[in-house]
This record gives sequence, structure tokens and C-alpha cells, in this order.
Amino acid sequence: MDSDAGSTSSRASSPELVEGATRFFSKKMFETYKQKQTLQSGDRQGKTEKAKSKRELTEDDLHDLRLKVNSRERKRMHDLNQAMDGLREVMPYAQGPSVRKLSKISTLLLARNYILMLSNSLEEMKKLVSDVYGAGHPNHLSRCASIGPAPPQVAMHHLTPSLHSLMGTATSPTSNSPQSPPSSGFVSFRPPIQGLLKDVNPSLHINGSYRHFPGMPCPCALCQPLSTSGTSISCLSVNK
DNA sequence: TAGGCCATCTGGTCCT
DNA sequence: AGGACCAGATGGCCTA
Repeated sequence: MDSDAGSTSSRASSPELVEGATRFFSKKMFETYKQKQTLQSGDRQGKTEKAKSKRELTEDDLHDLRLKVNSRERKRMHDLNQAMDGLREVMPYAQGPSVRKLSKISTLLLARNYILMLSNSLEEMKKLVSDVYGAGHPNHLSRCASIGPAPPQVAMHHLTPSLHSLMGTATSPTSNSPQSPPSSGFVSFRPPIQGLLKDVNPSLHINGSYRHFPGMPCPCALCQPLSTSGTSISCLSVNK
């Protein structure tokens, strides 16, 4: 039997199962399967070489074949679920043992909206950067723009409201806009910013090795807002 | 208890 | 021929 046949599932939902090596194959299903095989082999008698070779399979061979196919299919679905978990991990929503995980459909819909939101934010930031750099600060441009666009933090202020509007139900599970995923999995909203920024060392930018993340504010001193009031776009303006 | 979600089995189809 | 992919069927678990 395939080594994967013993892989665990988060749910024990199988019907009555045969013991031991055939534990993933229900007795009822196997009986049904045997009956079908008998009928089919009778119907197709002499039709094709393929059918003939199948008829020659013993009951045990058919059973083993079925187990093998089932095992592969289980493994395929487990891989798919792993990928789905990987997607959940990078989605901006509350995660933890006390939080019900997103359903598959919610995960996919949220991922779609998240990608759309990021694309929109990126476009907005590109516009802002081009506007600002159009009347640019020569010194700042020489240090930051050559590495890549250092998005103004004003864009980040737009980010969270955009996410909330796109996800709709993140904080108010009763509303359901067409853009919003089903509300069942949502408890609260966790912006992804902290996680993306946590490994960034602000000092790196000064010596030119800081890597700008698309959509992320530059943490270097040059790019910090001058004050906490108003928009931080001033860090990129010629007035700085 | 109904409905949502899920895991699993299964047969068909397509691809290598 | 064997494997991957897909969709339908089935039944279990959980929640409102």
C-alpha cells in the first residue's frame, strides 16, 4: 500500500472502514465496487483488450488497485489543502488556535480581493511617487530612487481602509458586499504590515543595502515623516 | 435540525 | 498503462 495511506486527517469522517491495510476502504463501498466490476466485466466481455486484461485481475488485485488510486487521490487532496494553508498564512486575517480558520472558498475570495487591493495600492503609490519625484528632491532621489520606489507612508494610511472596504466583513460580519468573502471565517482584521516589516533593519538603508519592499514605507531616517500630524508624504517632498 | 463545510471514494477524461 | 485532474456522491462534524 502507498505509504501515504496512513496519513492523518483533521477529520475522522470516513464511513465504517475495513481494518488493517484496507482501513481507508469501507466495506460497503467495496461490496458495491465489486458488484459494479462484475457487471461491467460482463457487459464489456470481448470488447477490448484493455477490458480483457481488467477481467483477468483477481478480486484482491482490484482491491489493491482501488486502494492505490484512493491513496493517491487522498495525497493529492492533502497537498491541495497544504497549499490552501500556505495561502491562509499570508492572508490578512486573524489567526490562532481560538480563531476558526477560513473556509476554502473564503480563502480564495479573500486572496483575490487582497491581490486586487495590493494592485490598486501599488498603482496609487506609483502615481504618488511619480508626482512627487517629478518635482523631486535631488539628494533624496539619488539615495532612494535608484534602489527602487520608496513608497510614501501616506499610501500605507490608505491601505487599511482599503482592505476593510474590500473585505467588507472583516469587522462587521453582517455586511456582505459582492467583493466580500463569506463572513463565517472572519473575526478580526490583521494588517500584514508588521509581519512584512519585522525583519527590516532601518540602519541598512543608509549604507545603501536596504531592500525596498513594494508597498512598504521606507524605514530610514530620510524617509520618516517630519511630524506625526498630516501625511508622511512630506518626507519625499522638496520642502523637507 | 437544517445548512455549511469538509474528507473520502469513485469513475471518467486527459496527458505523458 | 499509469498517473493527474476533475466532479459527483456520500456521510460526518459543527454551528446557528
